Amino acid sequence: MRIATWNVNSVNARLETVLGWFERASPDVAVLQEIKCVDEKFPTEAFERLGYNVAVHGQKTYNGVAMLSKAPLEDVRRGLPGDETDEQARYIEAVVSGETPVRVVGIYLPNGNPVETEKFAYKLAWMERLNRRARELLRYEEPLVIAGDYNVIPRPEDAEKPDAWLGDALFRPESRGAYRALQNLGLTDAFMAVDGGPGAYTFWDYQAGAWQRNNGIRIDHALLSPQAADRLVRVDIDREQRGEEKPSDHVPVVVELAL
DNA sequence: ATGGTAGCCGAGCTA
Repeated sequence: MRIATWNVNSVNARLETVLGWFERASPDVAVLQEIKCVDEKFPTEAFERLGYNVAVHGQKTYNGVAMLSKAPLEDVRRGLPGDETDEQARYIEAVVSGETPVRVVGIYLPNGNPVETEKFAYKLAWMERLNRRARELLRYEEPLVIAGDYNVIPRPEDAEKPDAWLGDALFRPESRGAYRALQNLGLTDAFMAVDGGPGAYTFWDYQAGAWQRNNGIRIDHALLSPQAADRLVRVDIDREQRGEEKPSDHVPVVVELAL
């Protein structure tokens, strides 16, 4: 089973590009971030034509996440528990049915900049809520994949110019510590388990020729429960996608599990 | 240090 995560930066502005990738890569499951539309504007039929079941947690203009799966989705949950006042659409969870069911969570973790504002506090609070939810889900002792745009650069090796990110919410010790705390629960960073080398970037800014200079960062991750990590086969970062016409600033990351 | 780009939506925010 191949599970993809991709921050598409508006699913409708990039629909042909996104559909083209799905036709070629044909992941069994995918989580999308920054769809930037409400549920009614999500191109559900286009994905259904490719054989996917669709679950959306949309929002006008900003954020928005979705899950696509060839197998039926059960127990779909929208929104990260722990704060009823939080109206940002950044979390979707479902069980992918099959011989071995897999619980998949798609997240769009808050960026958190500028750090001197309430945005950074929101990011850290969100990560604490995610930690709490992960603890609950790990109790099932089943295959679990939490994939998405984490907006965290885990190590200096995950940035072409780490010095440029000092002080940034994506690289602050608090953010990296919270990401490490998730791993300390028993979750495995899929990329670190199969590769872990430097320079495996998933995001290049649109500005200042970041792609041309390979000024990238690794911020799109998949964390696996022990039952999923035991079945991990490979991780593919589809770097070529960044060089396509009208690309997202993120590229797809695909995790393959022997299931 | 600044400005550089993209999307949404039609000015300014978010990233």
